[in-house]
This record gives sequence, structure tokens and C-alpha cells, in this order.
Amino acid sequence: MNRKLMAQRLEERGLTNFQIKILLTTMEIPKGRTATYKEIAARAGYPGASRAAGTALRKNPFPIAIPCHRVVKSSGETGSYSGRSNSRIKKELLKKEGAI
DNA sequence: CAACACAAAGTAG
DNA sequence: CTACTTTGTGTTG
Repeated sequence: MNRKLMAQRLEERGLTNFQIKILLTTMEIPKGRTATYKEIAARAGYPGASRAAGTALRKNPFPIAIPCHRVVKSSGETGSYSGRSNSRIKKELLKKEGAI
């Protein structure tokens, strides 16, 4: 899975350029590392668009290919995942990876 | 085109 | 700590 292929698939799926950047950035988060919505948005080229980043991730078309579980709130909390507001599995997985 | 929605962040108290 | 304001983009009317 490389970045160009993902971008192409995302574009074919009808996502906007903003969502594509957000998703690609999220996918590039290294293992054992967490990123906040703010960091993702800023790295994608939209500093301050933390809420928009959350919207894009919530509509994540490829929840398997994109590690949304590494995306957390600025407080270090998990936020929500798979439509649930705080998955125990997510926290344990992050802890196992060494993110916490 | 306008108003509302969203998994946040920032500022004020 | 909590409450209010700001923020950028998507979705719906």
C-alpha cells in the first residue's frame, strides 16, 4: 500500500481533496505513535482544521487500511472509535504498541 | 447560497 | 476545573 495508490482509490471513491490529505496523513502515523486531530490537520496543510479532520476520519472509507486508532484528542484521551465513544480495545492496543 | 453538524482547540473565569 | 467562543470543511435544505 503506497500513498499514490491510496490517494487514487480515495479519489475514485468520491472523496474531496481535503479528506484525501487527512486520510493519507493519518495513514502515515508511525507505529507506537499517536497524533491529535490538530496535528493531522496541520500536517495535511490545514492548520486549525481539527474539527474538519474529525469529520473526515468519521467518514473513513477504509477503516482497515487507515489506523484511526492512533488518532487521539489533544488531552491524550482516545476520543471515539468506530462510532463508539471510548473503546477499551483501542487504548490497550495503543499501550501495547508503546504509544502510551 | 445558507444553516447545521463534527471524534477539537483556544481563551476566559 | 468548567463555560463560552472560534474554527475549517462536509452535509443537508
